[in-house]
This record gives sequence, C-alpha cells and structure tokens, in this order.
Amino acid sequence: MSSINWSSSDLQAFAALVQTRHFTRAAERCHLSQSAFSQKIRRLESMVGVRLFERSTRQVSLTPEGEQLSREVLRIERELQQALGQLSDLAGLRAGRVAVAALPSIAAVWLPQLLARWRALHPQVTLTLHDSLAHVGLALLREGKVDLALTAGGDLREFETELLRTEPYWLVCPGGHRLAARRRVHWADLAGEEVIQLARSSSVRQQLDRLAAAQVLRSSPLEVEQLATLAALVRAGLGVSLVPELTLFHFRGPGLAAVPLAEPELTRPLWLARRKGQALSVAAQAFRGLLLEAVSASS
Amino acid sequence: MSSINWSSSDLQAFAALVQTRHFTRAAERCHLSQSAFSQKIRRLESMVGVRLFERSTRQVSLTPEGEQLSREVLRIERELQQALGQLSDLAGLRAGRVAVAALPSIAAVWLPQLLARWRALHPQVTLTLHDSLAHVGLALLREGKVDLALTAGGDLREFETELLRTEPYWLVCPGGHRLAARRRVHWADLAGEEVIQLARSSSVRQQLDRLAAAQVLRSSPLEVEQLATLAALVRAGLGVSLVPELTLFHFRGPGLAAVPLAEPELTRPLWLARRKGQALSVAAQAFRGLLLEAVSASS
DNA sequence: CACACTTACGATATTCGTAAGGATT
DNA sequence: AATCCTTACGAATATCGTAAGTGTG
Repeated sequence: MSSINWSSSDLQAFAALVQTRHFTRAAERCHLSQSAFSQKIRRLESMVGVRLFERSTRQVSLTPEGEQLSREVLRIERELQQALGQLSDLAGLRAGRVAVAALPSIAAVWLPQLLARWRALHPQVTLTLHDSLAHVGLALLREGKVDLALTAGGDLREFETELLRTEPYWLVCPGGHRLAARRRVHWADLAGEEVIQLARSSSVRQQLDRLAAAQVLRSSPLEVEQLATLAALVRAGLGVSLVPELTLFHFRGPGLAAVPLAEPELTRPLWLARRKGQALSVAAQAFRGLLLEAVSASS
Repeated sequence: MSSINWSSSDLQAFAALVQTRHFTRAAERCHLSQSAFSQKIRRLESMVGVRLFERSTRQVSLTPEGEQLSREVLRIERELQQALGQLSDLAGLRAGRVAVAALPSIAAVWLPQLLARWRALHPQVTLTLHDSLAHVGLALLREGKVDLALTAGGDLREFETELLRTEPYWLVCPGGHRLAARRRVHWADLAGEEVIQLARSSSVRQQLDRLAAAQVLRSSPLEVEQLATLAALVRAGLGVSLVPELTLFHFRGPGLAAVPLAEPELTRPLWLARRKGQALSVAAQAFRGLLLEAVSASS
C-alpha cells in the first residue's frame, strides 16, 4: 500500500515533456531551470519505479510505460485542475448560485434593488428568489433548497437567526375616515373600529392574536388572504386594518389613508434565517453582506 | 491561468479529514503530527482560495465549497493513484504483457522451457507467442504487434538487432546412406548428391542460394514447405538435405541420419530484433534478459 | 480543566539554480 | 564545435514536529 507522493508540478512537468519531447523547452514552459526539470523527471521516474522517457541524446521519446501513463495522467490532471479552478471561481464569485426565500412583502420592497445590485456585482452567480409565505420559506430552508430565508416572527428556534430590523404597524383606513388625517394613532383611538383581519395562517395575524391589547378591537367577520383584497375592502369602507410597514405599497392609491401606529409593543421583527451547523457558501455570504448593507442604509 | 500547486499528500489529507471530520484522527491516519496536518489543510484552503472546513470548536464540517471539492477530488485522486499503482505493477512485473514472434524452429526448441520459466517467474505477465515464418514475424514487429522477434538471416536493417548465436548446418540423409556414419562432412563429400530444397520463401533456402559453394550441389526438382515433409522424403531415399541445427528434431526417428557440415561459411545467424527508436517495455526487457541467459547457458 | 484546533519557531528535508561533465551529431 | 541531458553542490524554500496558545463545553 505504498502510495506514491506526487505533486501537481510533477504532473505538469511530465505533461510538458510528453508534448514537447524536449527537456530544455519543457523546462521553459514550466518556468524551471533545465537542470531542476531534469531532476523532477528523474524523481517522478524513481517514484513510479520505471523509466518513462527514453533519452537518446538527440531524441526524447516515451517508453511503453510512459505512454500508458500519459494516456491516463493528462486526462486526470486536467480534470483535477478543472475541479480546483471551478472552486476558485466559486470563491471569486465568478460562478455559483444562491437561493433565497423571502416573504412576499420583503420580496416586493427590498429585493428588487438588491437583485439589481447583485446582477451588477456578480453577474455570473445565479440568484434564485422564492417569494413564499413564512412556513413555505422555512420548509425550503429546512430542506436545504435555499441558503437563506427572510422571514418575520414565527418559531425560528431550529435555525440560526439575525434580526435585520423591526418594523412598525400602520393603520390603514378609507381616505375619508375620522383618523385618516392623524399623524399617529394609539390603541385607544381604535376603540369601536371594525378591523378586517388577514387569514389565521399569516404571520401578521398570528402576531396580532398574541397581543392582549388587540382584544379591545372589534374584529370584522371578514378574513382575507391577499393584501390586495384587504386594500379593496378597506377602500370600500368595510372596515380598517393594521398592517406592517413593508406592506404599505398595497395601500397607496386614492381612497385610502395610512397612519403609523404609535404602540411600541406592536412591531414586526424581520429575520434572516439560515440552517444551524451548516456554513454558508461564499456566494450566500456575499448575498448576506449585501443585504445587511442595504438594511442598515435604509434605516 | 494561475494553476494551483497541490500534492498528493494534500489531497490525501483532505480525504482523511472529509472521512473522519476530526483533525487529530485524520492526522494519525496520515502519519502526521496534528499540527502539521492543520497547516496542510490551511495551505490547501489558501491555495484554492476558499474555506473548505467549518471548525466550530467541537465540530468539523464541510463548507458547501468543501463538499463540492470532496465529490470531485476523492474520485480523481483514486483514479490517479490507481494509474500510478498500475504503473508500479508493470514495473514490478506484477502485470503487463509481452508479445514475441519466433521462427517455428526457435519456437519449438528454445521457447518451451523459456515459457515455462517465464510462467514461474512472472505468472501475472501475459506472454504471447507467434510462431511464424520470418517475413510474417517481422511484419508483426514492424506494426508493433510484437515487442520482439526471433528470426534468422533476412534483411534486418530497419530493425535494431542482437546476434544471439550462429548455428551450423547439418546434412540429413537416409540411415543407410554412404555418409550416414561420418562424424562430419565437407562440401566435397556432397558432390553428386541430390539435394532436396525447401521452398524459396524459407530463410534456409535463401541463405543456401546466396552461397556460391552450393552451386556444386545437384538440386532435386522437389521443393517442399514443411520440414516434416522433407524428413519423409529423405527417409524414403529421394535425396539428402541441408538443414540448420535447430530443425534437427524433425529428423530424429529411425531411417534417418544427421551429420554436421564442417563448413564455417554456412552457418545461420539467429537474431533478436526489435523496433528502432522504440524502447522496450519492462516486461519485454525481462523477457530479453531471460532469453539471453538461456542462450548463453545452452552454448 | 480537558479536549481540539491554531500559532510559533527551530530543525529537517526538498527543490532550485549555477556550473561543470559527458555524450552525440 | 554545438546541442542537449546529467551530475554536483551550495542556497533558498517548504514541511515537519515540539511546545505553547486559544477557545469552548
């Protein structure tokens, strides 16, 4: 089981000599003195235990054993060099892929410009985005289908997390509502208001339900899944709603107003989650860096 | 184009760490101090430009890049080690093949015991024998189908040759012939004898034709190809013949006699021929060694 | 504090280049 | 004589092991 100890430079020297059949020129190609090159070949030969080249003064030729080796080695050396080169590409962000899951609100507000910047910086690294509800995104993360998940609230104990920021909630109401012109509202202001809720599966609803203060609110019998629907209902005067800041873009148009909720206990934490005990790829680290930078710049 | 300079020990260290996920144990497996091993991994990482292992105090795990490399490298390293090992086998005569062409007479007299010895010495090296007439054997050599050719006379200028020995010619005649009991015969003794010749393509005939002295002989109209036929004709009293020593085994039986021809100018040179400018394989060299040994022992 | 990886540093082994040697055309 | 590979030997480099350092459970 005496395994032979060769180095890549040995194999390159061998390959160079196979191609040139000339020690001096092969040595030049390897950036070595002709003498050092000669020694290298000699060492390689003594390692494998057989003469690989026939040196008849004016002619360098392969022995049968040398030919056999050349057939194998040239291919293998190329493969290995390629594998290592590919790795350098990954490390240098000249290749690779990152997959990210993000809540629709985050995907819509933060990611567009982030994706554009990513494209500009690392055009050869594929960035895949899954805009899914919290539980779907976390499932993707759990299965390793994505490197990172951008999510809000929920049970994240099985993951490693970083708090990106917390965002306040806003009251959304019809444009002519009595609170529409206020600069901010408190719980007390909401007494008697009919609040349209999102479906129980949404992260927003789950957080509101946990809040004792929310009990003072009068819940509307309406429950919707899509924020666009919610906006339409509010605009039609069927009630008001409480939504996190990042979703406000749904409530811009005419006939609607949004007022910040001045209650410190109702904020939504936005997390960057990754798998525990699993290092990020270089590309994923780069994405995270860009994300943190963007978040800190926007606050 | 900065190609990375790694060595087999680097790759083995990497493989060991992938398998054990434990520096100390992997170092032992590589017969290295734990410190040297750590440096080795660090060097490898800095060469490819990316962290390959995640060392979290009590846990060694692969980074995504490390995993990618492990998939490729373990396979490639094995292939290369195998190619080099195979070469060692060839060098150590634990594998390989030799092909030899030999004239039928040589094949019949010298080679049987030589083949037996070869089997005993190098059972794992396949030895192929082609017993063919001179021109066929040389064609095989020219095409590289055989490593060596054992032949006699002929035009060998295109090959590299070694003279193994020269063998005398013998007169073969019927048992009751007037020369049958002689200890040796000269050209003069053959005057008036009818000499049965071999076909013009045989190396024996070609040599006899070149010999001026042979002109004194009376040629029989009979021309045969097979020595066995010749023996039968001589036994039947249809003439005598001149044959090289190595073919005498055809003329042993009753009713036949053989007498050495005491003419120094009529001997047959036996050559070992190989291709010019083409080194012999280790196995072929070994065969040549064995052959020379056997030849010098038999003379 | 015991285990496991990293760092420091002197010792050893490899590999390199210059220069001389030898062989062939 | 010119070309080309090998050998000799001191210098530079790389690698190793011992021992001390660091960090975590």
